[in-house]
Amino acid sequence: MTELPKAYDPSQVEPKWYRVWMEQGYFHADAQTPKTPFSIVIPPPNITGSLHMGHAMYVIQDVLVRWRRMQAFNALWLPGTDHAGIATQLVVERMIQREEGKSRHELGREEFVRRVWLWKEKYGDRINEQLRVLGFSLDWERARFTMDEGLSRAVIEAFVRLYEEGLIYRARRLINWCSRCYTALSDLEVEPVEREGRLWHIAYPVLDSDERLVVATTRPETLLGDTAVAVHPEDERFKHLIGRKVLLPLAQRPIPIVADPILVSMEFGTGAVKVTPAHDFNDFEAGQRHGLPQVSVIDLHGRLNDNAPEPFRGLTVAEARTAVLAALAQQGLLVREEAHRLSIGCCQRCDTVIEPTLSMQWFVRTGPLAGPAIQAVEQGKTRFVPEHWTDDYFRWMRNIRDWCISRQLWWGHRIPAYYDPDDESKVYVARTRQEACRAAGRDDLRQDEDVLDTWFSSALWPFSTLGWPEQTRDLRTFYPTSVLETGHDILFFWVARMMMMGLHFMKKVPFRTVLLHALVVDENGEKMSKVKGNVIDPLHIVHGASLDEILDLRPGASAQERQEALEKFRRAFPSAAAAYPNGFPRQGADALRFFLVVMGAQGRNIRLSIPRIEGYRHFMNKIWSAVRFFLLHSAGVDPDWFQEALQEGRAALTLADRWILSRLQRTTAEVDEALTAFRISEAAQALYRFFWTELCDWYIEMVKPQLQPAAREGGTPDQEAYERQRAAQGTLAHVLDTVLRLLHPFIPFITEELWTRLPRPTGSPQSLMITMYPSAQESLIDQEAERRVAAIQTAVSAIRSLRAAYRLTGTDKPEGAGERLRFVLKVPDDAARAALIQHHSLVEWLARVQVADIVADYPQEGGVIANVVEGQTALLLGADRLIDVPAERARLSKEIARVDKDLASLRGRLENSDFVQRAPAEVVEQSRVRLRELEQRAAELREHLRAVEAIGRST
RNA sequence: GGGCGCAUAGCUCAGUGGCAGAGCAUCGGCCUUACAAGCCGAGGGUCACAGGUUCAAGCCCUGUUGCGCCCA
Repeated sequence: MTELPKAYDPSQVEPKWYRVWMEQGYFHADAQTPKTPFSIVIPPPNITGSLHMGHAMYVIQDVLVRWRRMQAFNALWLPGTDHAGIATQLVVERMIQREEGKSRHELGREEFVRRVWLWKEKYGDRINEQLRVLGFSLDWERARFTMDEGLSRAVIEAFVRLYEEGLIYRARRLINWCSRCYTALSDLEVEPVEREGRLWHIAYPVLDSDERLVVATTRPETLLGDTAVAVHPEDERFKHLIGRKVLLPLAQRPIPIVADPILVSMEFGTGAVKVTPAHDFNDFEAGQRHGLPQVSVIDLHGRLNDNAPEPFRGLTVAEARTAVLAALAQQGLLVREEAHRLSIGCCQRCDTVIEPTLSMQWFVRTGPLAGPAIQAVEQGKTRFVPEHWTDDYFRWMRNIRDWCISRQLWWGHRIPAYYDPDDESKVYVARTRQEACRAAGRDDLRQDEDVLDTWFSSALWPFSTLGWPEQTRDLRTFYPTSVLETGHDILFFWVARMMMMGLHFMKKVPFRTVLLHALVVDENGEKMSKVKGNVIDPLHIVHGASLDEILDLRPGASAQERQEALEKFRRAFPSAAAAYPNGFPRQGADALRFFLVVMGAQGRNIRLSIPRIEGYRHFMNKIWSAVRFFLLHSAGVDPDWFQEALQEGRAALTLADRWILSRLQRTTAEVDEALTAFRISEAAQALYRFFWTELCDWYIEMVKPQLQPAAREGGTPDQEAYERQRAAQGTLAHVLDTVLRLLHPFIPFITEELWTRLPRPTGSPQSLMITMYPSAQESLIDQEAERRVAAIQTAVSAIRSLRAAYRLTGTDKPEGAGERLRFVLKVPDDAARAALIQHHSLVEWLARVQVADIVADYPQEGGVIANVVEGQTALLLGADRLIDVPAERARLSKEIARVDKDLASLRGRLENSDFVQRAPAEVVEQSRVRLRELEQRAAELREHLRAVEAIGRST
């Protein structure tokens, strides 16, 4: 057995093991085994994406999959990527522009799409390689891509079926239009942004009257497309005008004054609203109510069209606003202008202001699909964790609007609709062109130019990836999937739509549990975004990174750009920037994983804290070092013997051994319970606590003497010491084996590396990954051992605390020159005293003292200065050791005050007859016990205080 | 405007009506034969504010303030 290096170095461990796991095929799930399936489909990352913290959160999926796989489930975690229509098209477009100076239009559609595929072949797998760095146990043999052949077939199949069922239709509707991306967007892709705007009051002359009706608007340029002015029917100011007409300024068109209680709020602005059905969603609906015409004045490029009066044609929206306001002012129709905060819809992808525009698009009729999706959750067939997302889901589903699915892009699934070239209203939706032509009876049909929203294919993901529309074995085995784990930011975009499509096409929910994790945000709690410059690349944390790498400057960035990036970084991550002025150190994948899992407590954003990740790197090192300690003391260990002896109760277990085995069972049970309930961070925290505090700080310290090679007396082996050594070695080997298995789903790399170095029972597997996940053994829970060790811990802590308080150092060498400190322990509780007497050598070892005596009451004489802990007293013999009488007096006085305060409130409670009568008996009893303890403690403290004062007087 | 969430130690966060906790940071002491990326010890709290329910409230209810998110 080779000795472990002193410190853990993840770079020597992580890549190696991922390769081994892949080569051994451990990630691959077999659809044919009789084992119970457990399946998760990955939220497919965009092919343009590079790893961000959202992807790193997939660690939660990995924990679940590795855990279930070790529990002998047939665990499948299915990977894949998304073609990401707009994002990918933009990336490739920009690349071609940069490299060849050509636009996509110059290349032509066919060539451009070919180029995107080339780009995908070259770069599309980068994100997957990055996922491997984090150790994710994905079944790569099943990896899918939303544009691959099978998934494309699924998309066409779904579209055609929905069309045939009347659930997809084509219509001229008001849609969200991004003039820069030059495409329609769904409601979800529009992000409301708060901005400082203005509210202009504009006078519309009333026809055949001297009156002017003043409207208030934030968008004066759309006035040219107004087809009415609306007022509230109850508004006394305007009642007399309803039914009359105004002359639309600039356009010089008469338009009606209508009464509309929905559109108009009497309190807002002037109480009169211009109505522009072709450029505003609320106005569109009002237009429908009043049968108003729709006059579109802005074209798809964001410029005013020929419906606008001559002088404004061809102007951009911004230019038109200026021009319109100037013209109104000139005519004296601009009444006033005030500041007004408003929220503007912007393109999620490029920030361009979205223009609601009338356009012919394809829509999914969502109403009939939403019904079953709501019911399934109501009936508990799918449940959300944390539960409160259920309400958001219902709210959205119940108010769902039809989904605009056509996109004016070249990269994506082309809509399988074909038009009669002579009559566009004749449309043939079919699986193939041939089929459409057959239906049309001619072969010169023109296919729809548009592609489908990327989320349309994503909505089919849980079953299209398993082979649908074919009824494959995978589909039968793994659908419905067990868990869908993702960020709550795509609850509507993706989760809700998968629910609708899954139920519609498969007649079963796509997943049983939806687990929604928190977002990873910066130190100020702000969402990470490129614009804010507060994005941290997870790989920079895993591998370490220079400051320039962290700042992510584009090649050839100027000094000023660097400075700006640096300032953004410092603002977003003040503590990280201060701690690591020259870049991040290597933390390793396991440390990052553990951080994300622990911090991913439900319902709260995760503030990325690199110092905290470093804390978990220290934990990795602690694990490393503990195993190293064991290996240094493992000579002659025999796991086969120990396992057998343990099961048969033959191992000569000491108190320490029995205690740690008992604690291990409790931890195992806690982990199991937490994971089952998806409280994953609790499981991780339980393991952290167990490993560091119980295993390292107490158990290993307790058994160090036990692990020394068996002493010999008079030349003969000390058989008892030998047995104890074997027991400690066996126990430690067993506990490490078990805890490494428990930890493996969380931190797969280091656990695998260490586990394979442990001596193992014969016939154990080659890899930790394929061992069984531990379950608690009731028979090893030992309450008596736990009580005894608790008594020892209390005594040891009391002694250590007292020693530290009086700087009683330098005499604690195991075999030092000086005499050891001698204590008398006063322990009134019989059971605890008996335990301490029996195990006094443990106390002496752990506290590095000599215990002269353990008594029930004070000895009659002796310098008496002590530390009092609950009913126990650690006595220091030899008052001359006490250096600082005033300090001790102060300490004791403070302690007495604290106890008195607790006593007062406790007495008050017990004197309250309501409490005694109404509180549960055990709570009352508990309080009485506690009162007695405190009274005793107070008395002892006072006694000590008198003793201290006596010393003070005598010296 | 509507809805939801959060507010606990300097920082990041647990705490599911019954004795306010952890990690990090701070301070003091230790290179104790696994780990100084460590060990031992200590200090640090008006549980945002104001009411209410209860024998008992960090926890339940109402309101206020501040922050964040979602929907319009």
